[in-house]
Amino acid sequence: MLDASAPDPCSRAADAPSLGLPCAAPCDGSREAISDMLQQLTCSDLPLRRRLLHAGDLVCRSGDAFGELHVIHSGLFKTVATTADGREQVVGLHFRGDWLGFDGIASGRYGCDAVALDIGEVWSFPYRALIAAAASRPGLLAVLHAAMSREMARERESMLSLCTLSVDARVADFLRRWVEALDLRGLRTDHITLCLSRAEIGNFLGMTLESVSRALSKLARARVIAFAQKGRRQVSIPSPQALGTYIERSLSPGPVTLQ
Amino acid sequence: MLDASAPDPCSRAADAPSLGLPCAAPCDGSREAISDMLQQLTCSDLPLRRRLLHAGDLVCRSGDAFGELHVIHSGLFKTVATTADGREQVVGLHFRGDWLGFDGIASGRYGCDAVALDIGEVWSFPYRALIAAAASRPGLLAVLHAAMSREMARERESMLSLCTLSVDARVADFLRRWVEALDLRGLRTDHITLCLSRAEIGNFLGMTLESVSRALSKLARARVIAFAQKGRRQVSIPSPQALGTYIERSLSPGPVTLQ
DNA sequence: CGGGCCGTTGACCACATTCAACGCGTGTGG
DNA sequence: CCACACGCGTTGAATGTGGTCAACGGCCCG
Repeated sequence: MLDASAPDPCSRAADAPSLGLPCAAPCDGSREAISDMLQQLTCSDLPLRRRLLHAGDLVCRSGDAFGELHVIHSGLFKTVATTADGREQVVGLHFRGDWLGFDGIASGRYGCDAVALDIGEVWSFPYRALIAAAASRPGLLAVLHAAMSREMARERESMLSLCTLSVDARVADFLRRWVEALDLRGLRTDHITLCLSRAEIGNFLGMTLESVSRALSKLARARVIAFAQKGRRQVSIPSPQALGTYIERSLSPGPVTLQ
Repeated sequence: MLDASAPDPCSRAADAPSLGLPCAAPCDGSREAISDMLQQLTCSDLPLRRRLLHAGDLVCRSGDAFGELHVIHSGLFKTVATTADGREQVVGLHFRGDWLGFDGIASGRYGCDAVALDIGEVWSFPYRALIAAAASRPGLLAVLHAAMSREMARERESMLSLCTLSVDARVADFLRRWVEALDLRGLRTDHITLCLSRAEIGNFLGMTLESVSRALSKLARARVIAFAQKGRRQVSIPSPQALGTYIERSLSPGPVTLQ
């Protein structure tokens, strides 16, 4: 973590031992890696646009001309895809350190809305400037690619959840992934503030809001989660791994889960 | 398409007008773009490993150390993710021009199996070599990023399908996307050779094999598709856009679809 | 010929959606 | 101040979509 020999944080990623795997510690998505990345982005000569956003504000809009990539500095964001026939779908949740806008690279237009779910800050960089800077700073490219790679892995996790789990397990898995995201960032994992409505969660998980509500109630009855006395969006998670065992139990048809 | 002024195909991407959008024609995924890309990759000094694969052969295995990215030169491939608790899930289908292995960049290990569904050829490149080459050849990076971007967009399409469509519509959408992939590559769109079993299709679409079978039968009854006289894996698609209207009709609760 | 794999179809059932009612907190206007 | 409406979450009962189980037919291969 500490790297006393490198007074200038900008040079860290470039200094990283460039052997073996192309992307080791500096882009594993951990808290330190994220801080490093953000550090690296500030003290560069990159044209940076900082924005403070409030719940409901858009980072970028589906269909708009692509030009910038956006990094989340703080806050929580959702990405929403819309089809020509009017279907709308929350396709991702994004935390500090995640990038938004990758889907615009190929087509030249952003593929979905990115919406703040809370107060948050994003930094936006012209894609062309990033690429240009990456030529002289290999660490930058590594960071970008790792972010894209992780995004793909997470989308696949969503697909797995959608395809193989029952509604109850899907909600549990949703919480598990959220906790995982918090853990990765060095945040508390015993408590989640759901800043989405039941309808949004249901949309994301491919189920109705009623099913989300019922699943959460069932999880609370099973003591896997607990609601704060006031506000049903404050969820405490006594044991993160209890979520995992709950999911596994719901897979096996074994001894019927009591109620 | 024709570019008489550039006798050396290797220089094309680098020559591409580097203004406006960073990635215009050369990475839109069209037949010409794919040919260009493959051309560009052959005549470079990149260490290239060509492989001919047969149905069932693995391009890369989940958990193996990441080192190479793979481009599909011909054939059809599926990617299969597996969880710790034993769930297995087809998470993507991949055609000529698609890349495999992006999910390994961040973690240093491939995230899923990539399996040939048919005879096919893949070219594998060391990731580090690609990155190194990209420094002197900006077109290469554009191609890579566009491929990643497209991959993400396609995964989101899958999620939309999974979350918002009924089983019948999901199967129709599956065929629609397949046809779209063929169309993009300049191939015939009036006929598909499903080289997956019903079970594999069902797994990919989050439903049982029986549901796939029923849905295909229903589509055939509705004259949206037709089976070849021999072999229920040969599907003819008289009108690709009929698939779209079928999907839309199944969305509106409107006039009940006659059986 | 027998066995295995694959695909189809039917009957039954369960899980999840739909529809509905209700409670709660909050903001607004009389 | 209370009344009221509104959004959000919860819960129950009815319905239906899709899963489960089973039987059957075609095909390939030993």
